[in-house]
Amino acid sequence: MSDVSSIPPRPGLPVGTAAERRDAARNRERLLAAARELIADCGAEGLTMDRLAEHAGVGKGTVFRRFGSRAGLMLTLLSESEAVFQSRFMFGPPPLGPGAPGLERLIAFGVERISYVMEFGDLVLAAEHASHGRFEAPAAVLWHRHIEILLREEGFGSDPWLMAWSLAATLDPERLLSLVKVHGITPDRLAASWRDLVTRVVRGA
Amino acid sequence: MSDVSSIPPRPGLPVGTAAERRDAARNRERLLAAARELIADCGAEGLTMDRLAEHAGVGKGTVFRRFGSRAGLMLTLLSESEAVFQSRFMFGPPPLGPGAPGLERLIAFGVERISYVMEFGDLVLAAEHASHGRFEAPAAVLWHRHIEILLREEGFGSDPWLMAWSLAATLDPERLLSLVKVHGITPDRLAASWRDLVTRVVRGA
DNA sequence: CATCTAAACGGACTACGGTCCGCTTAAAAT
DNA sequence: ATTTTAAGCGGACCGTAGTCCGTTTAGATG
Repeated sequence: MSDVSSIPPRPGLPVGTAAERRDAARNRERLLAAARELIADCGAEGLTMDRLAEHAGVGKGTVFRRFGSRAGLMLTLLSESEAVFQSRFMFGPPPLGPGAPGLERLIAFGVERISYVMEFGDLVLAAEHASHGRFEAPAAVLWHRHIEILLREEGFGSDPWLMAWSLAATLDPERLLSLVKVHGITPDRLAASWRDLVTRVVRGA
Repeated sequence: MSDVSSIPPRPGLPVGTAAERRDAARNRERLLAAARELIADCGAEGLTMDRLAEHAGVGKGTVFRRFGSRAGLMLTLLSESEAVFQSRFMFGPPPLGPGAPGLERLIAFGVERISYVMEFGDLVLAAEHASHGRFEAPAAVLWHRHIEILLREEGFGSDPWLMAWSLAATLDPERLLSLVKVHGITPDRLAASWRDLVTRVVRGA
């Protein structure tokens, strides 16, 4: 009978899964290291699953066994910074975290999200691409819910759930990146427009 | 010396291009017919370029010579209904066309767009997918401009161009289809939320 | 230590979008 | 009618994501 409490924690993996074998853990580390290296060298678009497998010295099947898909790999690479972002708007200091009025939190949320996309843009894009249910990803669901709650807090009456979706659409990474990279819009201007949008939506009650 | 005026019109092709050879025209018709047939049978996702080539009895290279890419093919298939939609909101009767106040036209535009996506959803999706500059497609540019003009007409002062992008984001086909197909939202509810959104944005001056 | 088994592994294989290039042919010019 | 030439054509070929299945091995059991 094995002692469950002796199983070492494996950050990033769902709880309740059987313990990871040594070789599996080693290969996961190898793969993540190789992936970060390749992205640093060739950018996120330059990372192919074949190259990753070769670079990490494992078979291709192993890559897919670990991460399920390319999008899954990108998600894993992002998970740390995502977690930081999430904890900041859920538990951090105002105006992003609790303590400030809903409208200010909404504004801060959009501004932070824009910064986040500017920093990890291509990775986020790669994580969303090919993932058919991109709107059902746990992180996306969390944002929608967050926005919805803030809307309700501000007394938004009519269909706050759907309005949260509309507002989230404005923060879509692909759109933001297109605006910045193709049209040369500055992040500041994006932030100003977001502030304007949410203010009108909330005040227009 | 050839008489330019004797060249027969080729709907859907850019003007200023050299006349199409007979065999090319014949193959284009074959391909479009085969494409519509395949889509009717297997849905838009079931249409692959290889199958299309085989089904139409032409080589694969011919398919790509005609349409450039899968997205280009889908765009061609949509072009007729797109043109109808465009002419309706640009030249048609109010409230969609000119003659009604800007806000009413905005509301009508969103409602019509939602209907359009409900009707041609998967085709629109296939036309956007894999096309890297989906926001720079001629049709998309036209909508943005249309929304922007209506905003200005309503006296929207601060950055109407960017606000038009935000509003257009709400009407993104992928999002709309996900809401309807995954979350079971009715088109009516989408339309109501759109009305609410644009009203708040315009009135909130 | 020997045995056993389920997890992990690897790389050949498929499906797909897209490119390339040598051959064919419509149709213009003579 | 013959010649000429550029548009059109076909399908082999490439890179990529993702699957399959026979083989290997970590690590638990006795």
